[in-house]
Amino acid sequence: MDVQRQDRRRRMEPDARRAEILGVARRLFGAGGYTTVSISDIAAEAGVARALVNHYFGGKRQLYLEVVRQMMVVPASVSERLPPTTPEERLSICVDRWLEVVERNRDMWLSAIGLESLGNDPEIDQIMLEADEVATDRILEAAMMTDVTEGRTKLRAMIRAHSSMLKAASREWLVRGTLSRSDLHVILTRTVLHLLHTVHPALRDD
Amino acid sequence: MDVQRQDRRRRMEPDARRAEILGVARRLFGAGGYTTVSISDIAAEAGVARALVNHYFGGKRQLYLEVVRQMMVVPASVSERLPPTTPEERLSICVDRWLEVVERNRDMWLSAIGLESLGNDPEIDQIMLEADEVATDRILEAAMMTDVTEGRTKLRAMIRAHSSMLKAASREWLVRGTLSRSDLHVILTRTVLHLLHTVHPALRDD
DNA sequence: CCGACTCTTGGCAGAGTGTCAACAGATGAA
DNA sequence: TTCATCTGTTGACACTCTGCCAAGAGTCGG
Repeated sequence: MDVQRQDRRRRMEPDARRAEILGVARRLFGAGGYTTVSISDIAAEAGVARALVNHYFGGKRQLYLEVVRQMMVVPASVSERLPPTTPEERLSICVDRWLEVVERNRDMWLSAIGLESLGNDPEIDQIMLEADEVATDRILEAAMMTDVTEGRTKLRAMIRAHSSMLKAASREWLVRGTLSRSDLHVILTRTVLHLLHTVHPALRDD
Repeated sequence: MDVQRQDRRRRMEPDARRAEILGVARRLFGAGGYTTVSISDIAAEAGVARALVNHYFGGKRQLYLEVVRQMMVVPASVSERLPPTTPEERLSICVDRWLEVVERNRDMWLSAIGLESLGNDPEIDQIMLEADEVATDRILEAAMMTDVTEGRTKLRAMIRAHSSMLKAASREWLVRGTLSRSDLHVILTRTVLHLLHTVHPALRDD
């Protein structure tokens, strides 16, 4: 049980140690909430003194931010090597790949989404904002609308809003089981196309 | 400055005292995060001993739950006295009223949205879930689809997902200013109609 | 005027967090 | 090999926050 610390003091490369602690933190924060999990828990699980966690990450909050940041990264593979056909088909493939990723890393992804926004936290908001920005780029790329300038700001805002629906719909699928994967595929693809091709042109540009 | 406690001990009706503390808690939790705000802060602001907060609400967590519950109430006025015309028009009015409410209580509403989900918290999830359920009923009522039985579960799931987009889009409007109120009206009305009339029939019922 | 009720308080114990000087493992020079 | 230096690592201290409880004090009925 406590064989985890046979040698009291094993010295490691800073990068390795940091990665090890971060891994434990990711797992524990994923399972429990922010207040539930203590630095002591993380340190114990990593077989390390509590102060070392502070040494590497500064504080609990910063460690948490680091975990969130790593979890919210949108895999680039989702929008890579798309066939140069229609936006419809490209978006369909994109959505499908994304659902594949989510299904594979189910627990981890749900944790990241569940983590989202602990109170009104400007730093967390910043992280989410950057993640959404990346996701928006992926969508626009898939829809072959990278060089649209007309109402670009509103376009991106709409896609960010849509990505919020995407998260909620994914929760419906994975947690509540009210929607199937194919349902999600239909819903997400159609709504994003509807937004891009029908709703967006209907907005008066000011 | 500290004239707030001229008489050291003023006795109040339990209901009044409880309401007073809850009001302060709502304000402080709205401004800062869950961990940032301490019971001491709330007690001090309310001009009361810290232990009294525990006496009335049991613990910090339960007080927080109470605040969230009270904030997420969807005003019933949004879907009241709608004209018996088309679903399009009824939903349009519904959305408009909703935007009116949000605009009027801007700060308060933003706080409520920012509050949601403190880590993976089943009780908070439960509260949000009930709130979403009520909101869904309002939408279905406005769309005159209260008695639809075909794929009812999926229909409700889609509307819940849509309400998530509604929140995100509202943030874009109020916080970032990337969308105008009329933009929101167009986006929300069209997408919800698209979901109900086009996407929903396209889902294979299993 | 006084006793009972209960609203209200100060203080205690336990837990979590941040910080720092000091210890110890690793590396290079003599 | 032996020693000095560097730095990863630790235990301990001080502080804050939370939950709890007995005791104090305001209010009402007899």
